[in-house]
Amino acid sequence: MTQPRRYDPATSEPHWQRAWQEAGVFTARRDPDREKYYVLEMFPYPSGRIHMGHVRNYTMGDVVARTKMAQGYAVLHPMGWDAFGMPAENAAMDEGGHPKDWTYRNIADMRDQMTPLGLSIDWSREFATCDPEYYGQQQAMFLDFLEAGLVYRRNATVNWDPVDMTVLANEQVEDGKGWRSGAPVERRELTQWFFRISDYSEELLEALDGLENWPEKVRTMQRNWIGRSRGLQFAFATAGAPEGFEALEVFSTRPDTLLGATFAAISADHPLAKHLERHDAEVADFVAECRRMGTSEEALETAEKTGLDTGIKVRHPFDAALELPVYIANFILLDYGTGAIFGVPAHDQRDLDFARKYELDVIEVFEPKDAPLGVHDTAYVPPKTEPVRYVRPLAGGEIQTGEAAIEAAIATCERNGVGQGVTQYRLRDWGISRQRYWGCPIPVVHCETCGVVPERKENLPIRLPEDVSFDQPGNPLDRHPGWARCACPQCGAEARRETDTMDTFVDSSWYFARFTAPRADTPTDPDAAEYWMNVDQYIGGIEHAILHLLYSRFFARAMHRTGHLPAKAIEPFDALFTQGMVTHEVTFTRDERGRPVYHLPEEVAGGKLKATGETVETIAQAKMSKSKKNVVDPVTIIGQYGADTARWFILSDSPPERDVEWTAAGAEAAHKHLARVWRLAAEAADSADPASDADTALEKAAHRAIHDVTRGIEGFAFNKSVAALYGLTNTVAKSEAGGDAKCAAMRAMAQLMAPMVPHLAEDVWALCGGDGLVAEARWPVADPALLVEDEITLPVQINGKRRSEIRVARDLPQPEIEKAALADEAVQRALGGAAPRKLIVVPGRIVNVVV
RNA sequence: GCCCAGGUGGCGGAACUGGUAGACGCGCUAGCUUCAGGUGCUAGUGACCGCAUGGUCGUGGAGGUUCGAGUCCUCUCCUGGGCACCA
Repeated sequence: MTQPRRYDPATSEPHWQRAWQEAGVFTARRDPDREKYYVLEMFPYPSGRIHMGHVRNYTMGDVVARTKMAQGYAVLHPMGWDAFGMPAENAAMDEGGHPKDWTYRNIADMRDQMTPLGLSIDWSREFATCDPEYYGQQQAMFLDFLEAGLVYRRNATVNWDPVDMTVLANEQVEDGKGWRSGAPVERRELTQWFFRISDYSEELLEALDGLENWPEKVRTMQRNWIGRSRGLQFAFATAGAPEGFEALEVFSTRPDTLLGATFAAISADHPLAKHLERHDAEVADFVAECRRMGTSEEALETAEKTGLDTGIKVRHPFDAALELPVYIANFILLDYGTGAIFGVPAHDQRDLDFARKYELDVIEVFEPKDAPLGVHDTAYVPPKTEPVRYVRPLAGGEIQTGEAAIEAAIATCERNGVGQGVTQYRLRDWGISRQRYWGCPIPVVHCETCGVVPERKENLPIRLPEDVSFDQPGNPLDRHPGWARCACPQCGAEARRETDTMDTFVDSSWYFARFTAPRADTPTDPDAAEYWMNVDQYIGGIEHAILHLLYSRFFARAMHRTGHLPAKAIEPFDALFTQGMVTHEVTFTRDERGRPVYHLPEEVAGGKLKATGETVETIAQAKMSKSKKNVVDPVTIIGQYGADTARWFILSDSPPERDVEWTAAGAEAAHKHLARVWRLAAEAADSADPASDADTALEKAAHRAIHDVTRGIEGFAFNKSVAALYGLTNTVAKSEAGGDAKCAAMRAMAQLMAPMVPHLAEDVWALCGGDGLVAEARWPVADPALLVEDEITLPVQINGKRRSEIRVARDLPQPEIEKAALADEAVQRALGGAAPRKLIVVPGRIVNVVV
C-alpha cells in the first residue's frame, strides 16, 4: 500500500477491515491444541440505532477479545440480537407495518452501523432470537423443562387496562394509569405459566460464593434478591372469622417480638380477604382500592399504608386473653411468607406508621442496653447483631442480640407447639406468560378431553402467524381466526393452542449457549458446548445485575438437568464485568410555566441559545435519551473522526465500571492524540538517526508500558492502559534515541494500542516495519530486567507531613536509610539537635520522623 | 419505601495491601513556530499567604482510630442503578 502522508482514518479503517476479513482472523475455530477464551457482550435489542453505550460495551469486549487472541487463545467473540419484545409491537401500533419487518430492518441497520467500528466479531455465528430456528429450539427446551417438572401453571396478578382491554407492563403504568388509555389500571388474575426457579433458591444463593470473578455488588444484590430468611411460622386461632378460617397462618422473621404484637394484617389477595369481599361491601370496596395499585413492589411500598379492620380477632398464642384485630392492609404481599403478618409497631417502621394511623397500641419488646426507650414516631430497629435489653422477652436472656433472641424464640415456640422455624425465600417463581404477539409461542395445546397437552417436538417450531393486525386492542394471537386451532397431539380431536408467548428474558437466558453451535438442530451441540463453555468474560450493564443474570443461572441449571449443557456450565459466566453508562450534557431553557425545553448541542454556543441569545441551563451528566436531546450518535462521530477516535475516547477517561461523560472536547482531544501517534510513527520510520545512549532509556520506557498496559487490560482498567500509552507517546516524542530504537518503540506502541484502536495500530505497525498484521502478532511480554529502577525517591515526613525527599539506592539497608533521612536538611531543622521520638521506615515507600 | 453503588482541582479522572493526594487527559495562561482549513511545539497550572526559601488549608459534611487516612470505623447529606410484564 502506498503510504498516505497523514493520519487518514476514512481511508485506512475500511482498508484494514478488509484485510482482517480476507485473513479470516476473527473466525472462531475449535483447536484442541489451544486454550479457548469466550468473550461475550450482552447482546443488543435491535432498536434501529446503535448508541454510545453499545460502542462502550463492544469496545471493551473487543479489547479483551483482541488481547486474548494476541496471547494465543482460540477466541469466540459472537454477536446476535435480543429481538423479541414490546417496542416492535408498539411500532406496529403507532406506525403500522409488521413487528417482524420492523425488527429485521432494524437489525440490518444496526449491523451496518456496527461494521465501521472494526470489532473482532465472528459474524458467521449471528442469530436473532426471533428467528424460528432459535425460538423453535427454545420451545423444544420448554417441553423438556415441562417433562422435568420445572414448569407449571397457576393464577397470578397482572396489570389490566380496562379501556385497551390489555395487559400492561409495569413500565406502561404511569401513576397507576395506562400509558395509552390513561385509564386507572386494575389488578387482574390470569392463569399463567411459571418456571420453578424457587426450587433452586438455596442453590442459586450458595453458588454465589463461588463466583469470585463477579463484582461483589452484583453478588450482594442477588443475595438480597433471593432473600433467605429464617423465621417462625405459626397459626393464630381466630375469633369471629367465617367458617373454614379458624386459623390464620402467619410468618415472621422477628418472632422475638411476638409479645409486642398489637395487630394482625393480611394481603388484599389473601383467601380470607377474598372470602370477606364476597359478603361485605366495605371490604369489597377496600380490596378493589388495593387492586388499583399496580403490581410492582415499588408501587406497593411507596403508597400510603392503609388498612381496613375486618372485625375479626386473633388470640395471642402466649396470652389467650389478648385479642388482636385483623386488618386487610395494602402493603402485605401475598407471595411472600403466608400473606399474613402480625404487626409490632415498636420495632417496625411500617407497622408503627400503620398503628399511629389506626390508633393501635405500641408495646416495646426491647430497648437499648443502657437507656430506656419510648417509641414515638420512629420505630426502634437496631441491627440484629447488637445486644439489647429485652423488657418483654419471649425466650433467652434479658440482654441478648436480636439474632440470639430469634433463635431462642423459635426454639421456645416449637417446644410449646406454637408453630415451627422455617426458612423462607423472597425469590418467587418466574412467571413467563405474556399476552403478546411478538414473543416465542408457548408450545402447548389445550384439549377439552386431555387438558393441557405438550406439543410434539416434530411439530416445532410453532411459528408465529404472519397475518396479524395491531389496529385493535388485545393479543393478536388470541384474535387470529385460525392460528390457535389445531389437533390435540394426544387424541387428535380439535384443540386450541396456547396463545401466551414467553417473557423475553427466556430468550436471553440461553443465547450464550446457542452461540457455541448456532446452527445445530438441537438447542446445543454437546461437543461445541463442552469446548466453548463457559463464557470466560461477560460484559454488560449493571441494570442486568439481578434478573437477566439470575434467570440465566437458573436456566443453565435447568438445561443441564435436561441434558442440554454439561455440568461445568451450570454457572455459565466465569467472570462478569458491569460497565457504567455513557452520559452527556443536557442543555435547556424554560417555558413560561417553568418547564424545561431541551436543546440539541448544536443549537447552543457559549452557554447561550444561538437563535435567541437566551441563557441555557445545563445538567452535567445525564443518561443519553432522545427526549432530552442529548444523544450523541456514534455514526456521526465515526464519520467525523473515524471509529478509532470514538473507541479511544470511550476507553480513555473513566474507569470502565463508572459512568463516562461524552464531551465534544474530549473527542477532539482523542483524535489529536491519535494523529500525533501517527506522526511519531512516520517520523520514526523516516529517521536516519544512528543508535545512541538514549536507546536504552526508550527501550525501558517501552517495557514499562508493556507491563502497565497489560496490567490495565487484565484488570479491566482500560483508562490506566490509555494513560500508560499517553506516557509512552510523550517519552517517544522527547527521546533522542536512534531511528531503529524509535521504530522498535513504536512497534510496541502499535501492539499495545491494537486492542483499543486496531486500525491506527495497523497503520503504525506497517509504517514502522512490523511483519504482517498487528492483529495476528503475538502479544509482547515485558522483560523484568528492564523494569527495575536502580535509584528510588523516598518521601520524608515529619510528624506525618511530607517535608522532604531523599534519593537512595533501591536496595539500601534500613539503617542506611535512617541515617540518610536524619541527615536531611529539613529533618535537621525540625529536630533542632534533639533525637527523634520515633522513626518509621517503610521500605521502598516512606520515612516518617516523629519529633 | 427496600436493596446496591458513587461523591477527589475549572472538568474527566489517578493514588497497589493505611504510606509523596491530584498520574494521564481536557481546559486555561504565557512563549515559540506554521504546507493556521480538526495546527504543532515548549513551559506553567488545587486554594490561600509570601519577593522568596517556605508556610497554612485541602478528597460531600461531622466525629473517631493511627506515627501517618481519599483509603479503616460511626453518624449524616447528595447523586445514580435495580425492585420481578422495559430490554
